[in-house]
Amino acid sequence: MKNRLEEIRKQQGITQEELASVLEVSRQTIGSLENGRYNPSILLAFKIARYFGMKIEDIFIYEEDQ
Amino acid sequence: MKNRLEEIRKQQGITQEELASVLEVSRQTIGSLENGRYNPSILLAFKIARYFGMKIEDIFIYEEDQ
DNA sequence: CTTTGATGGAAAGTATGCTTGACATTTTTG
DNA sequence: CAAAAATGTCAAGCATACTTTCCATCAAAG
Repeated sequence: MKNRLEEIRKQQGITQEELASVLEVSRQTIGSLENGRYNPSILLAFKIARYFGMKIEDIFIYEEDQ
Repeated sequence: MKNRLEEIRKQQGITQEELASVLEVSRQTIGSLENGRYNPSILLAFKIARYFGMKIEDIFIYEEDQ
């Protein structure tokens, strides 16, 4: 799975720390998502999408197979 | 989080076991999702949505707070 | 050059998603 | 009704999401 999180966050002009704080997760979680170290839970994906006023599919890009 | 998995699966006329097999997860996983014992990973949510030709948001309903 | 703010990333621990296996209960079918 | 199919659910174990703590790097600013 890829995502456009860093791109979208920077468009909004906010830092990883600010986004983390709004979403009530740690800064490392945001950094790890942006750098592809792991995928978000579906709850966090919903929170992120809702915060940016987008659909999950607009931010997270599912790629076939594993 | 709520979901319409059981409803949508039955509309298609397939069993939990058949759906599980197509999605390459266990039957217990499908049963647990339908009965709300836990939420799917985002990868499984994408697989489910793609299988039914729907968006994640059409199947899984996010509810505020925890 | 030194400080400060933003980011990258490792390590260890907790929470949760998912598996296999087993058995009980409900629903369907002959 | 009796057998078979579908579903509910528990337990133990593994994988992964996320946390806290800590340290390093880099850019901007004083």
